[in-house]
Amino acid sequence: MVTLKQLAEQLNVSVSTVSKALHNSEEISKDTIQRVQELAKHLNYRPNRMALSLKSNKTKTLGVIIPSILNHFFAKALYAIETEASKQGYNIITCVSSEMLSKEKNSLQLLSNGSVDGFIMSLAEETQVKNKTEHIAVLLKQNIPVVLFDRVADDIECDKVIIDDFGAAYEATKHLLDEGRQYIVLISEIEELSVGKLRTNGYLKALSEASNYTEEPVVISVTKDDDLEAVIDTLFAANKKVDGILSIDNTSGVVALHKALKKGYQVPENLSIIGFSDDNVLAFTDPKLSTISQHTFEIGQAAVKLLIDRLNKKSSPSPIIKTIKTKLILRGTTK
Amino acid sequence: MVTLKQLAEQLNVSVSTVSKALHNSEEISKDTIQRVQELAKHLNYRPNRMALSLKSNKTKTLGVIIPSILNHFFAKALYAIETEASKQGYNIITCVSSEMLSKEKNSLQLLSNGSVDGFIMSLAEETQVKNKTEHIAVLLKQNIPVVLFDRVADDIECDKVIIDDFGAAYEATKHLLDEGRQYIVLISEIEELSVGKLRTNGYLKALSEASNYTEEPVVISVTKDDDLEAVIDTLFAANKKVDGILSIDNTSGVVALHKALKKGYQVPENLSIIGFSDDNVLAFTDPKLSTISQHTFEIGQAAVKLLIDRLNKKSSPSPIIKTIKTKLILRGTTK
DNA sequence: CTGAAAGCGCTAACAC
DNA sequence: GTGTTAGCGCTTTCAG
Repeated sequence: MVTLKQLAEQLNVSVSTVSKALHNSEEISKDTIQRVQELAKHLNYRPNRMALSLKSNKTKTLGVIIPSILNHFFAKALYAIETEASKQGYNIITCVSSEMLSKEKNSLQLLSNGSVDGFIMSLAEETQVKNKTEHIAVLLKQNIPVVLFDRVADDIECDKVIIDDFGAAYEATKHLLDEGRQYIVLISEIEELSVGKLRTNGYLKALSEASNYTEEPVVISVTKDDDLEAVIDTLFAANKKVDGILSIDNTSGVVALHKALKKGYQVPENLSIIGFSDDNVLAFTDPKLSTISQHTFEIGQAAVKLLIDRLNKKSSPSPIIKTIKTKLILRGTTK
Repeated sequence: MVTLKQLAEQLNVSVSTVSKALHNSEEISKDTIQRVQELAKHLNYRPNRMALSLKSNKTKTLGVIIPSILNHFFAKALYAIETEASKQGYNIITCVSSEMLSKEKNSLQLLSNGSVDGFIMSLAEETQVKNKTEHIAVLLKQNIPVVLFDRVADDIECDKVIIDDFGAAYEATKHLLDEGRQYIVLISEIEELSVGKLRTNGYLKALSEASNYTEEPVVISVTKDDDLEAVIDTLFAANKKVDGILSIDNTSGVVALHKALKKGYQVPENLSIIGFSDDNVLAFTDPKLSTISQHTFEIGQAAVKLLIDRLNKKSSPSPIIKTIKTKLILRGTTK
């Protein structure tokens, strides 16, 4: 890499002159500025990022820690984060926790040595289940800002981006009730997560408020050890009368739809299905799955904005919680 | 952040003593080493990454530039890259080119200022179509190593990780022929890409070698402007006799399957379908889609290994081209 | 208008 | 066994 020193030597001026000239300083003569800038351009000079960071104590880099990339929600969030960060002149260093607390801790530890200016993260499942958040509190105590999104922890005082999980599930369930459904089942692969519990509560609330709904709520929680397809087969076998399905994760809705069609259910005539996800490749179903859209791009974008505002001290001192609106998108699997 | 200087002051020793003590130098007394290390631990001292990088001229960070994250292939490759890099003590800075040459150039430009030690990338579609590779040649000339994967350019002399695209499509087509299929159609959303062309050639070769195959090859190229579903509708309408479909991208196979089932085709009895992709969420079809697996994880992993070997000067001077084996996985949509 | 010098945090050759 | 010094590449104050 070309350095200031090399430019200075070639031009027979001092390093500081070169530096100033490159910044179009008033102190430097037009002539010198031009000579310096020409040579710099010619040699493709680029200021060394590490030197700048060391001097300024800023890296212009954000650490992003997500539980998984293969999950479409996080992939899209990551895309949004990268896009917005890049727009604002920041790079992102991405780490994947694979839903493990240890990896999450480790990544945080490794990056909190001046590698990044702050963090954007969504908690690993294990972190949420065990409710361990000390590793994040430590960062905040060191004044390293953190923005949590989607999978947040209540007892951490930092900026957060969430959706109204409770309200979204409530609204979707309401819709199924309004269709006149009498046997509405909830399927969840994420009961362990904060967002899963909130969504389930929204479903339960809506049912409890429905005066002419007689069935008991049915919550089918699918764990990692379960075979989703088998569980859904059982569901249809055990609940012949099911006429509404609310899937609160982003894959089980599609599987339920396939299974239902295979079993001869008329969708949406005799069975409505609503999934929970941003529009994605899974939308390649026929009929198209109705879903609650999370506006994932906005979530990622908002997280970056909050973090950068925080870095620039533009935020109020108290934590900001930003709620991104969801939208019930009725496609082909609802009436 | 705690610095060496602060430790030194608290212990009334010099900065270099502290530095040496932390590295367990022979020169330093056991006693001092212990005192230093205890305080360091107590204050959670972490050596400043920027300072280390500036000194060593190494960042322990890899730049990763991919065309998209929403494409499952690249998401999985990114996952593999992150996993392997992390295992080897490297971070990754990820940039998304969104299939645009300008963004690809820009990311390279922005990161080649000492931010990363080398690059792993897969070319943007625009880059491949226009066959512009000067921006990569520039890096190599500066001795910044680059590893290309999947979407490579022949005229760039660097390490590469590819699959045998031609052979994979050839083998899949052979399989359809062996099933006795007489009207095999190829669907491609990626005809503009190097890998797409290679796969198509594999299909054409297999057909041309089949002595008792009488139909002309049918290559259906779907561009971004086309509506995939409409194209497939047309396909079935125009080619009633179709009894084999080879999809060489990673989504059209699923759509074709859905459409075929909807139209009443018996799959796999009267129609076989083979997709091209790693196993993924799209496998949630019924029957399950048979695919050519690309072993995406291995691809990402190999790319990291090549790059790190190159950085450690462990590679031979000449470029290494690593070909990852594919595997035809027969599931439910083939006999 | 230009240059010298200090310092960001760290390492390492070289004193003492 | 410990300390001094120089230097990685850069910015910035202060001298000239």
